[in-house]
Amino acid sequence: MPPIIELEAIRKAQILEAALKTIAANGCANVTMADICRAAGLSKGGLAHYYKSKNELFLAAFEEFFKRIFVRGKITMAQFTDPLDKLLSFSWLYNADDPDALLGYPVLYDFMSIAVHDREYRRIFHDWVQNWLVLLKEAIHEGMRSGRFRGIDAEAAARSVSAIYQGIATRWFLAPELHSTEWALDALKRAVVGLLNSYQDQP
Amino acid sequence: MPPIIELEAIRKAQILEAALKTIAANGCANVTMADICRAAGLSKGGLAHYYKSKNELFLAAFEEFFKRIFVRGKITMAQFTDPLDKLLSFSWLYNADDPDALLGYPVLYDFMSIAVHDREYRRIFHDWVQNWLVLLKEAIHEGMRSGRFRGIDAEAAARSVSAIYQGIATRWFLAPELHSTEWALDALKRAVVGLLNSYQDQP
DNA sequence: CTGTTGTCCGACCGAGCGGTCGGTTACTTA
DNA sequence: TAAGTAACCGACCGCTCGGTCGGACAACAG
Repeated sequence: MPPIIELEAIRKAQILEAALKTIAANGCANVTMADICRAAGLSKGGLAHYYKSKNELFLAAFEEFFKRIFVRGKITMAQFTDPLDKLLSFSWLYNADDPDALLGYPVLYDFMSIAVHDREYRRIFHDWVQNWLVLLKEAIHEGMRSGRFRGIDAEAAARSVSAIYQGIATRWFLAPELHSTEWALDALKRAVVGLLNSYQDQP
Repeated sequence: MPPIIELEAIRKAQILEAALKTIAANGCANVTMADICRAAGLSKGGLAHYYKSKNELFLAAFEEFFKRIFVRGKITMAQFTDPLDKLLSFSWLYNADDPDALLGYPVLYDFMSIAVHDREYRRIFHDWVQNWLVLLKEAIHEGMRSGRFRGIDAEAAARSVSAIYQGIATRWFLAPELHSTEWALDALKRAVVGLLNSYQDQP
């Protein structure tokens, strides 16, 4: 019997945290089980007690990661009342000091490159995107109910807004010499507002 | 002395082609030298004669890839005369039957995930993006000279257009069940036009 | 003909990694 | 106290893969 009843949950959280940190720092391809063991303060056998294989551990780590980022975005979004502000509330994505963003980018790109060739990873990505879309769609619908927006195809617009976020993020993160934070924030606003106007002008 | 004077160029092209195909099919992490040798029709030693290490080969392959895609985009863009059409001329990116696109996405995502942790890879990405920006900027300037556009910050707008392309592409490719080609093309047009209008309305 | 050089082969080596397994400790239960 | 079990350790095994190396072969030079 475990001395602490939630020991398993604690250990697993420890391990996942260590895995994400190590992946973010070195990239999936360069991460070994030994690295994660060291970061988690466990031995090989100790880790194997909780996760049978590297693949199982990585899947769990990525699931944890996506959950964490989504919760973060949801909470931040909820702090705004104006629907447009909600749609623009992800500016923390372009904040180089934000620990979630800092950890997030390396992990996300690693994940995507695996997802290209792995059906299960792609499913996770799909579900994640869908969650974002629901959130954004709600904000758009809210805006239409209140009269703030009109005539917008919420489904399509949500997809677009989400995609624009990711596009700007990619450039901002991978080519920072060419893409300042100021540009990212300004570009996002212009693109999103322009997109919404486009729907309102010609649905 | 070589029997054919350009043998080296021929072999290198053969090898790079094989490498890109193999990477696109399996992903960098799962590609072995033996795989590439097989695809290129060469032995291990034969390949080593032209590329000393895996890293050197991969770098050359990615450089070749970026050059190829850029040339493709440039040529396609040149087929249009209207500046807005030029900015929207990358619709082949969202064509599931286009061989360049089909090969390109897996390679690009693999590349980016490496670039996150590798300075030289990031430099290549940086240069590539910069090439696109020059192209897009030219089209915008052209539009302003001809009166088609007015008051646009060409530098910033080019960055944004390029980023929007990539964002939509990511979703279209990695979550196709949620993002149809029709959506991608429509979203692109709305976002780009909306963005340009934003600059013209409030520079 | 002989030596040289470019091209290519494939057997081999050594490092590194994921996963296993016998063993140990500490706690619980009977 | 004895037995059982969860938690954990780390040495070890087997395999894969990148890189090496001696050699084969052809074309040319002298």
